[in-house]
Amino acid sequence: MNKTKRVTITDIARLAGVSPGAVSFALNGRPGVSEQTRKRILTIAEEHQWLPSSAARALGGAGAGVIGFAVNRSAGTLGAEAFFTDLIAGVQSALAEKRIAMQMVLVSSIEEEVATYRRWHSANQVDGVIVIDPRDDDPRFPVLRDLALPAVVLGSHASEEGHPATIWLDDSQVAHSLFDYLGALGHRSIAYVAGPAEFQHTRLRTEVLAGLGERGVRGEVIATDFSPAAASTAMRRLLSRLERPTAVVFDNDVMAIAGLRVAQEMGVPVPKDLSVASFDDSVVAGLVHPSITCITRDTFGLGAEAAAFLLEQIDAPEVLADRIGALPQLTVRESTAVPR
Amino acid sequence: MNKTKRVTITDIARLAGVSPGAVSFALNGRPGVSEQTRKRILTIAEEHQWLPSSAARALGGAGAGVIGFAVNRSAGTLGAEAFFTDLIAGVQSALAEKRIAMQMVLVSSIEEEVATYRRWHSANQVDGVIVIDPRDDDPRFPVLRDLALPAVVLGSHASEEGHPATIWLDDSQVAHSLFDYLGALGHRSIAYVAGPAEFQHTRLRTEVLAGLGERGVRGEVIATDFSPAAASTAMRRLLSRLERPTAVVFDNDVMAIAGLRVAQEMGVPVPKDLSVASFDDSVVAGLVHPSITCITRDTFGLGAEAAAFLLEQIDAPEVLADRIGALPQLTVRESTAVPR
DNA sequence: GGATGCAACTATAGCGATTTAGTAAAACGG
DNA sequence: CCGTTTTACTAAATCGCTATAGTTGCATCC
Repeated sequence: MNKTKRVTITDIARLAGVSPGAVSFALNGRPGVSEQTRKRILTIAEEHQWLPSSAARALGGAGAGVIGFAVNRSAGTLGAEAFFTDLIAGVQSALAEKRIAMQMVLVSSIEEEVATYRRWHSANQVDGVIVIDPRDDDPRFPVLRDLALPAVVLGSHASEEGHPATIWLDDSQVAHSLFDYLGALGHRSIAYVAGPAEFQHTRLRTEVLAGLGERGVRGEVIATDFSPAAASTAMRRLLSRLERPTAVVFDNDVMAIAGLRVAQEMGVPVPKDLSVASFDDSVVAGLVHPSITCITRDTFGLGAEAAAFLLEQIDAPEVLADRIGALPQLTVRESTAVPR
Repeated sequence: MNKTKRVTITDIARLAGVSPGAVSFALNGRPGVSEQTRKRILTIAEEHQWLPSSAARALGGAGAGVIGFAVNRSAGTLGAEAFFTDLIAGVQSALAEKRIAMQMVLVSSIEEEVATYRRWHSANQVDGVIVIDPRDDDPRFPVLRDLALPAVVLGSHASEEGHPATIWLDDSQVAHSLFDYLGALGHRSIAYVAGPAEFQHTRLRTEVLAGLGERGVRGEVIATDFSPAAASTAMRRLLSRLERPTAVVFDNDVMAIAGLRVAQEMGVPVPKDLSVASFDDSVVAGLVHPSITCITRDTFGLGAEAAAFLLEQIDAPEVLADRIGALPQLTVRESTAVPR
């Protein structure tokens, strides 16, 4: 593929009859050229559709104008979770007006994720990164600090000392608002069909459910891989028992919909004999019949907030103070009711 | 944010006691250094975690190692369509092993999209782009050709002369497989709740439906903005008439689910009194009750194919021949049946 | 044994921007 | 009116890497 010659600052300089340095001054609005010359240069640059080479700028030490997002999920599960699309859309909305792009890669392990950060840093390819799914003793944080790569973490945990700026998602509060609601309705046996146990939010939610024990609520956790198939299996097992739970809570909406279908197939009326709820909302959760009671989080807003926070963080000399993300709301719909 | 000093090729050269040029030869596997020296240099580079600066490489004329995807959708609707997430996931799967990143931006008009391509080209920021939603007399194609920016188009139209390489999605065949199926079941009055009329696939599907007229099928098209609310409204209107259609086809799965709910609310049994189908599949479409008959496209595979094709195109000296995307399949589920 | 060739390097220019140091001319001040 | 400051520039170095033109030392060959 033969490349068209690009218009460079030298071309503009030649056309304007000045030195490249003068053109740089003019284009970046800094002193060193007369107003008259500046206008002339700007006009010529405009006419020839000059645009700066981000490669050259990056080489010179300037920012790349790109933020990075390394997602540690299999390509298959990415599509299943509405969370990502919403988050990305939100990030984009905050970046679009600033002419900043988002670069995204899928990684298959946390080691690969760390390697990606190193590569991005060495190449000066991104100015900062968004990190999700924080863990205890997260190996990514020391690396990010060593690289001095600005980062914003989204997670259900306050950032510890030396960790990047974090937007804290108060997952225990979230868990309370849903489990307490079910408890208040009168449910005394609640099953929680969760994701993998290593996720912080899974652990937090599990703790909250266990905490309801003292109020006479029997909680039960089933770990899955987030797939609808695993949710169906779990639901089928739960409903085949003599002692059925009266409420089942799923970690996300797709799993809840899968669970709902199993209940219908097995002739268990929802919400009459069984309440169903989800920790994740989506458009579809409100459209199925019965519509599903969910924790509604403004994921789009969260993405926008994260991106804005990251841009601040990139400009700031120090690690900024943590923030608290907008508190998710409980959206009560048709799938939950007082147990029989 | 103070930056850590990066390890450069010069550092490695100093440590190995050779010139930077020799290091470059060694690292890129080209002749000019002895095997012994090459090994020594590679070891040192490894030890010091040297990684090439893509900015410097790009400046030197090499590729950026990034492909671009400008999406002309509002941030809000991005999340609603599973298509994008699946496509992006597929693209990523094809890029990941090649260490190539995808850069994505949202644009709000085709002009802005063109401007983005110009910017990307001037900055040598991306090596190629994926283009979706082709139009007649598409203004993007001449620009891409002028810039000699490699591109792959995904669309329901053969590429015309001078257009970028295209993966052709045979939408009229797709439309046939669904509408013909409904016709064969015995439906004689079919409503098609479509997206905006300017999309080529909307037009093609509309034409196919109209073509069924000669076989005694009365078709009807309702244009919407792809939103579930619009789908609900359309469905409510259709079912309030004296002469109801016996089948309603939606452009995507979320709309179909919204329509399904309206039918249930209005007491119209699906599929007994009304068949419902969708031109877009998703996990959820198979999980709702009744599950929805859909055209199932391997969007993930399409994304992977598009990315692979684009990489080929980037390496190729000329515009490659068009390809035909994998043919979507009709997935018959519970929501369609013989009309009463 | 001197010309030739080859291997294994080094030196250097260049990519496109920024940035600092340097310079000439104009403006200013006492 | 001469010294100083300011203005408006130019020249040159720099970023990290690649590529091309040299430059050695050593083996080869008639």
